[in-house]
Amino acid sequence: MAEYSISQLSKEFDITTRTIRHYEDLGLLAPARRGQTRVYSPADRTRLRLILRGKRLGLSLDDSREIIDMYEPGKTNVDQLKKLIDAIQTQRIKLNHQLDDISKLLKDLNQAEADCIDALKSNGNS
Amino acid sequence: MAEYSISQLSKEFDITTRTIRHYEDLGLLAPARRGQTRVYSPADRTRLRLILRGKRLGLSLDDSREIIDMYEPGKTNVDQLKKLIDAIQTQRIKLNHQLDDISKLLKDLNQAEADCIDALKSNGNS
DNA sequence: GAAATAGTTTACGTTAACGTAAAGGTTAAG
DNA sequence: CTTAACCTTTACGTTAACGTAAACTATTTC
Repeated sequence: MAEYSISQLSKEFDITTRTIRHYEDLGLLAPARRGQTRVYSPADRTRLRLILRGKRLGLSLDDSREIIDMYEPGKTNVDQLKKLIDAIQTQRIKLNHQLDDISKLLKDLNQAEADCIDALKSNGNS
Repeated sequence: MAEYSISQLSKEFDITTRTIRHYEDLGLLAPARRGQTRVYSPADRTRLRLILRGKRLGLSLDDSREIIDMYEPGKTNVDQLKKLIDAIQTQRIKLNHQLDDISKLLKDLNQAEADCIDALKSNGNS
């Protein structure tokens, strides 16, 4: 099975078909057509997965498109390649920043939880 | 110096004063007032930093407010504390998921970069 | 062959997170 | 005393990311 319908994908990823079409409107997807009907390849499905991953990380759809396009360097131009490497570096820095943010947030949550548990114990002993 | 003006904070965090007031409108900040003028304490400043961290992680302002409120459990109620611990657990799961997403994205970026460099070398030898 | 199911396009509506402008109050310098 | 640099509130505007509805087509099922 190397094909997916729009509703199959919408169910698999728990999004609406409208959302998938919206991504196409913005140029993030370009499925084949059988007549009028959209036909998604495994590659299309992968792109969709990447888009949703970007979303979870707080990227805009435009950001995601840029990043995803990095994976397919049909760019023969040397300047473009250098620009791409730059962009990759920028993203890497941002992601590392995010890693830092997350670890701090996790620490905070641990502390908050500990405080809660303490409060519960005191309450239990009152 | 245990006090900040709105413009000081806006410069420090590179956001507009409108943004800071907006956060107050949504109930994420509640600075003191000297007359009409807002006066921010170090605690207010910390809250602001947390809000911005949440933003970088893709949280909505509502989400951030919930999380930040977790840090100040003036909640004496046992049920509330249990709900809080639950909420903390939920956030932790989400964050771990994000960690996973990020590490995957970083891998992808590394691969993309390697491909770029390869392409550059081939180009150089052509 | 009527109804249900899945697909399509077009287009206006909605929410979040501010931007931007208007109209005004208050201290500090020249 | 007025110009500049702050601050304030009120309120309409904007962008992203879809939601929602209308109107239509094609296919399968009873």
